[in-house]
Amino acid sequence: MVEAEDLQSLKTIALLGGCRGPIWLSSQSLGNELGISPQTASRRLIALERQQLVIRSMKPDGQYVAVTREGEQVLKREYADYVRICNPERRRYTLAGTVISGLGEGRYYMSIPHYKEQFGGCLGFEPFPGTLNIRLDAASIQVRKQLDHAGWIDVPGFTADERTFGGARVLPCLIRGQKCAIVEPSRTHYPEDIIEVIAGSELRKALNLNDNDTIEVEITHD
Amino acid sequence: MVEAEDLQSLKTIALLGGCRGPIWLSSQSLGNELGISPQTASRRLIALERQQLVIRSMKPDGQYVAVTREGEQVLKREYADYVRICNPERRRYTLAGTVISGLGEGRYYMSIPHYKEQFGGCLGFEPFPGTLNIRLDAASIQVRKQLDHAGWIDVPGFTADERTFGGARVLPCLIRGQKCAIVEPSRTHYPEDIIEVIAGSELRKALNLNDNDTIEVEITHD
DNA sequence: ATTACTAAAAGACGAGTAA
DNA sequence: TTTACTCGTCTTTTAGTAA
Repeated sequence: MVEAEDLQSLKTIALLGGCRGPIWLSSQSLGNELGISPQTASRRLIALERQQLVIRSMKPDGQYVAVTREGEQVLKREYADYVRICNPERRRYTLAGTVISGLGEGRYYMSIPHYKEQFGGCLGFEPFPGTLNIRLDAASIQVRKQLDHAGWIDVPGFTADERTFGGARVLPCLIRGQKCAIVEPSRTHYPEDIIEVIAGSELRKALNLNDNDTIEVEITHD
Repeated sequence: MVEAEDLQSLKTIALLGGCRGPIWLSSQSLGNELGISPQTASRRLIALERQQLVIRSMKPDGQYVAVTREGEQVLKREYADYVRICNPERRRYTLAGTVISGLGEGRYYMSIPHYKEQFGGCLGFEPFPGTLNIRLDAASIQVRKQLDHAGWIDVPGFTADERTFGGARVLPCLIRGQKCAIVEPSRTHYPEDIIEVIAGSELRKALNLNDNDTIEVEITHD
């Protein structure tokens, strides 16, 4: 757990742009931002570095400070808390887009027994070996970003046959009343305008979907 | 400025539901949440009450604590900071909806010289005396919520002829290339699915718009 | 100008206690 | 059980100093 004061300092550094790259920062300037003495600011920076929440490179006229990956995660967690506090009335979200052809990766992964089991266990249906790929419209891309801190279920990765299989996360949803779930690999960065959906049956056939058909995905949570 | 530790306590109370109504909370339970002694937790609660960030009502078996309006504002400000940190790549937002008839209030307000002047000054065009009302679709309502912490310009209220005119805020945007702005009264609560847009000319005529026409509003900022 | 140390002052912490 | 006080201890802060 990060202390309240360290969090305050980290947030200030992030607001100054410390997440995007190293920023010039003296103990004095940080002290002014926080209303504390430069000595204390200096100690705060040392403490943040010890916890590996920032990295520093010293220069004669100050230091350059950047927020680390871990520091960003701390901030993201904090952000998620405030989202919960400030947006409690999030009921129904709707993502709209068009059906597109995937690359067949989804089918490959969903054919691996371990994944199938894991997904089945937390979703309540045995996933059909294949995914429905949807290209989101502009507005839905924004909605999807909001959903980043929603009720995703984590599915850990595993190792088998000397290969490592990455983790993923799933978000239960509905398409035309059909129970399904959005799947997203944990590690790799996915294009923000595309989602992959799994279900208990082949959605394309069950709902008579073809490429370029428009479609709505409903997410309810909290 | 609220101290880091007080903010931490306030946030914890809010996460426990303190924004929605009074919650039962003992010094012990708050202490457990925060990893501090009940004595310190008690002192924190007293401090929060002194700053009027929470109100307490004592009971023999504990106390009921609720976050005040001021406390909520502190949390909202914090939330806005984290939005700035975590969503820096907000480029283009699109709100989609249908044109509807307003109640003519917009026309009334935009006919008041003081407002006309104020809006004109910060927007770069002299507003046509009338507003275009748009009913947003479901996805756009969510996008609009994200825009809550975007580049709004505040227009203060004023008093004239023994009447008080409330403040408003405007957000510059584009409709089919036309420079315009979303207007929102500061005080009153506006329905979340409707926006009012002002422009330098009468948008209905300039863009040949009729009721129920679908329309997109683009917002670019940061 | 910086950073970061030391040492004195200030303040916070938690055990004990009373109500 | 509570809250909230006092008080001894310990931590944090800041002034002063050196590099």
